[in-house]
Amino acid sequence: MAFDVLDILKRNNLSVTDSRKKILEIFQQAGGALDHADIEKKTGDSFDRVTIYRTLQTFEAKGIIHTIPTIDNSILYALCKEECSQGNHRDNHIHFICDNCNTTYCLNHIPQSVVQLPEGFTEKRTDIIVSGICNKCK
Amino acid sequence: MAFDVLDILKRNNLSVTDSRKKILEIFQQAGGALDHADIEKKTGDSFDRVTIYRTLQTFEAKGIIHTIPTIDNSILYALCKEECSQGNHRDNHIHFICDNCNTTYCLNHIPQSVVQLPEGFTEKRTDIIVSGICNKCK
DNA sequence: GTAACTGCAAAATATTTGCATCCTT
DNA sequence: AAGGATGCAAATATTTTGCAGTTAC
Repeated sequence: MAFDVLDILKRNNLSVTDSRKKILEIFQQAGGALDHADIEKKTGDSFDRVTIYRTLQTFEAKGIIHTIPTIDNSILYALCKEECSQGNHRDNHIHFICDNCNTTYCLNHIPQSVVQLPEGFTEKRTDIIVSGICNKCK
Repeated sequence: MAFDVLDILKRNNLSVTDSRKKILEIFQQAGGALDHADIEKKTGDSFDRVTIYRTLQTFEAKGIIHTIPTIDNSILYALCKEECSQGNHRDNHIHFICDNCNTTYCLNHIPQSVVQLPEGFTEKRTDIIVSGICNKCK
């Protein structure tokens, strides 16, 4: 666990700091997606709010985490899988958000070219967000 | 045009006010999706910022417009098609956002159950957001 | 006339920026 | 030692709420 975290930071040429370690651990434990407020709660008040903003920005720029579109105002972040190496993102994940417990699941099931676009449109990225009830809440 | 707008308001038991008429017209002209800031720009400063917030909330509650999830922080709204009558929403639209001109298109092409969910997960709503280059910018 | 809508002011919340200090390498 | 990261303060942006005055029906 701890090893993984250090590994991620080193692989991305980021210096190893408490906040970065902690936030990565939180993502690993959560498994799913988190927003800024989730992370703030889980860190207690160990870190400044601003540090969390900046850490998330850094991670996203490095391709360590990615954003998930949501229907409400929040920005969700989730750890990228190994395949999405920096600059070569293929974020065509499917995300499932439970209407009851609000957990976000990353489903690894990636459909092949679901969408038939009209003439002249070029696809670069596709996000699929499914909401409903998850297997724990049913 | 003007008729349509009045019709929509009356059908939803909403009183006809300047701001509601204007905002509906803006959506009809735009064709695509708009966020709060877009609408504020297009209304000039005819209306208070708060009125726009409340009007959009009202329209969404009535099912006149719907929200579109976006990758960045913005909330996009778009006019619903006739099929989405109130309370009976089937918002499984596909939306295309052009990385260049930033226009959002509602594609009417609705795929049939694209997603194979794991056991125990129930789908209620599915949003598909495709980004890339639109036919005008290519 | 009454209920609903709007505008204004202000509160609450969210995000960004500048700068001095501290930590990682 | 040097560059980058953090914390604090403050600026900016976004959204919500309360209330008085106005408008639609």
